[in-house]
Amino acid sequence: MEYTYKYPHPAIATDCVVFGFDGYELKVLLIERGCEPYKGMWAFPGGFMRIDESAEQCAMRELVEETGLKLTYMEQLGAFSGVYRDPRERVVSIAFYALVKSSEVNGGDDAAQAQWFSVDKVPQLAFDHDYILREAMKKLRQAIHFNPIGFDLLGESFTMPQLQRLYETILGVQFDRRNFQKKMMQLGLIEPVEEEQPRYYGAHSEMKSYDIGVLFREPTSFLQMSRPTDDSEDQQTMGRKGRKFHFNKEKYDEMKKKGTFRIEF
Amino acid sequence: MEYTYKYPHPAIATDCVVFGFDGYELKVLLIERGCEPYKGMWAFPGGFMRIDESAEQCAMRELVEETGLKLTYMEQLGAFSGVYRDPRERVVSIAFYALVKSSEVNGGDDAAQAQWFSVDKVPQLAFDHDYILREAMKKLRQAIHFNPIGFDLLGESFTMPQLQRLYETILGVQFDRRNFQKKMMQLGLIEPVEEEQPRYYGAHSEMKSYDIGVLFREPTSFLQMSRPTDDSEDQQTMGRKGRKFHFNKEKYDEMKKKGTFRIEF
DNA sequence: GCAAAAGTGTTTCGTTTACACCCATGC
DNA sequence: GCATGGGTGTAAACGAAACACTTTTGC
Repeated sequence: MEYTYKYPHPAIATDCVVFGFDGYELKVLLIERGCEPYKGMWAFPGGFMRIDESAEQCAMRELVEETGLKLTYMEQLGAFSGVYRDPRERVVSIAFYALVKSSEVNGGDDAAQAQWFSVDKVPQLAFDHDYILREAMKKLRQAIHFNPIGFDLLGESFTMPQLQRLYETILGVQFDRRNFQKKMMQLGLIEPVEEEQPRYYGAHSEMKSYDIGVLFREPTSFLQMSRPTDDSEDQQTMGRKGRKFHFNKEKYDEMKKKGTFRIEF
Repeated sequence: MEYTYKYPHPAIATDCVVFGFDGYELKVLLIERGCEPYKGMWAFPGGFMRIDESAEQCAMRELVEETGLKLTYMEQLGAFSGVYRDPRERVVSIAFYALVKSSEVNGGDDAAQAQWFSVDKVPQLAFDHDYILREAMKKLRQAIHFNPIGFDLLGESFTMPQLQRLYETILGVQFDRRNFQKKMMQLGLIEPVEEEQPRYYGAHSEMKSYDIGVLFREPTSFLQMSRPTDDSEDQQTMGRKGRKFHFNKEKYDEMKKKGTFRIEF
C-alpha cells in the first residue's frame, strides 16, 4: 500500500524527553537504538506519527511502547525541522518533555533497552538529540519559575531537603536551607504530613529533651533508579529521616486557574 | 510529478503571528484568504513547507510573499497537530511569532490583502488560528519577562510613556509612571537621547522657569498603522512631546549572553 | 486658559538575604 | 561518640510600592 502526494511531504516524528529525579541527580530516560541509522547509540523514545493521531497522542503512545511509561501529560518543546537531521528522509520531529515521579521510574518492564542517565553523563546521542536535550533543559529551567513542576518529580511525600536538592539540581544553584523552606511554605502549596507526635521540641522552645514523645514515622523510602553506569560511586545519600511534606494539588489547581503562580530565586 | 511513501505523511505548514504596536494598541497582522477552505476569512500569513527548507525558513519566506515583511528573527510557538484542523488533508502547522517595529508596519506593499488588527478586535479566524493566537499571546506575556522584546516593537527612539503603554497593553496591567521608569532605567538597557538643551529644570530644582533653554527636539513621529476597522474612534492619542530614549543593543547582547536578563512586574 | 500628559524623589513597607544553635541520624 | 544532616527564628539590607507637585502640551 502506498500513499501519493502532489508535493513532497516530510515525515513527522515525535521525541520524548522524560526527566526523573532520584533524590540526588536529575535523570533523563533514553533508549538504545536497535536499528539503523545510529544503531547502538542512545536516543529519546519516540517514533513516527500516525495519520489519525495528534503529536501528543503519538508521543505518549511511543513512550509506552518503548519504555512502558504511561503519562497523562507532556509539555511540547517545539518542532525540530532541520533539513538534514535524519539521514533517511526528511523528518520533522515534534519534541515533548515530561517529568515523572521517582516511584514510576522503574516501572518500565517493557523497556529492555531503556535506561536512566544522569543529565550530566549523557552520552552522545543520535540525530540532533543532543541539541534537543539542551533545549529541554533550558525549557525546564524556565518552566520551573511558573509552574511547581518540581512536585511532579517527587513522590507522594517528600522532605524539604529533597525538594531543595531538586531545585538546586535543576537550576544549578545553591540555596540557604531556611530561606528555601520559607519561600516554599509561603506558596501555600505544601503542608506538613501529620504526625502522631511532634518530631522534637524546637531549639527555641522551653521544652527539654526528656519530654520528647515517641516518634511515629515510616522510614523514608529510598528513591531508586536503574543505574546506567556502575562505576559511579554510590552517592545515594538520600534517605535520612526528616519531616515530610506533601503537595496540595487543589491549591495548585486553584492557583493555576488564576495564573498567579510565580516563584523567584 | 508525484511523491509516494509507504506510510501516509501529513503536510507541514507554517503560520506567522506577527505583532506590532501603534503606540496605543497591540496589533496582529492577518491576511484575507483568497481561496478555499475558509475563503474570505482572515488567517495568519503562512503556507506549506518545502522539502528543502526548515520551518523557520518557510515561515520567513511565506511572510515576505504574503505581506512583504522581511524579518530576520522569529520565535517558534510550537506545532499544532490536531487531526482535523485542516479540512483538506492532514496538516501539521508549526507556528512562529515575531515582533516588528512600528516603522515597518506599513512596508508591506505586496500585501494587498494584509491588514493589522487590534488584538482585541480580531475577527473569527480560519482553521485553528483563534487558538494559535491565544497561545501566542500567552507566550508573548511570558517572554516579556525574560527578554526586552518590548523594544522590538518600538522605533529607533521612544518616550517613556510609549514604552509604558506597550508593557501595559501586553500585560494588561497598569504601572506607576515613576516606578516604571525607575525599573526600566535600572536595567541599564535604555539611555536618554542627547538633547542640545535640557527640557526644563525639574520641579525640585532651584532653577526657575525664566532660565529654561531653547528646546531642540524633533516632533514625535506619529506611529501609524493601517486601520482595518474605520468605525473605531480615533484613539491615536500618542504623539505628545516628551523626552526620548533609545535602546542600547550592545548592553542587551551582553546581558543576553550572560543570561541575566529578568524583569519583574 | 485649561485639561490632560509628562517629568521628577522620597518615604514606607515588604521581601530577601544572611546568619547560629540545637537535635537526630547513621556510622 | 562523632560527623553530618536536619530543624528552627531574627535582624539587616535591599528592592518594590505608594505617593504630590510642577511644567508642558494641545485644544
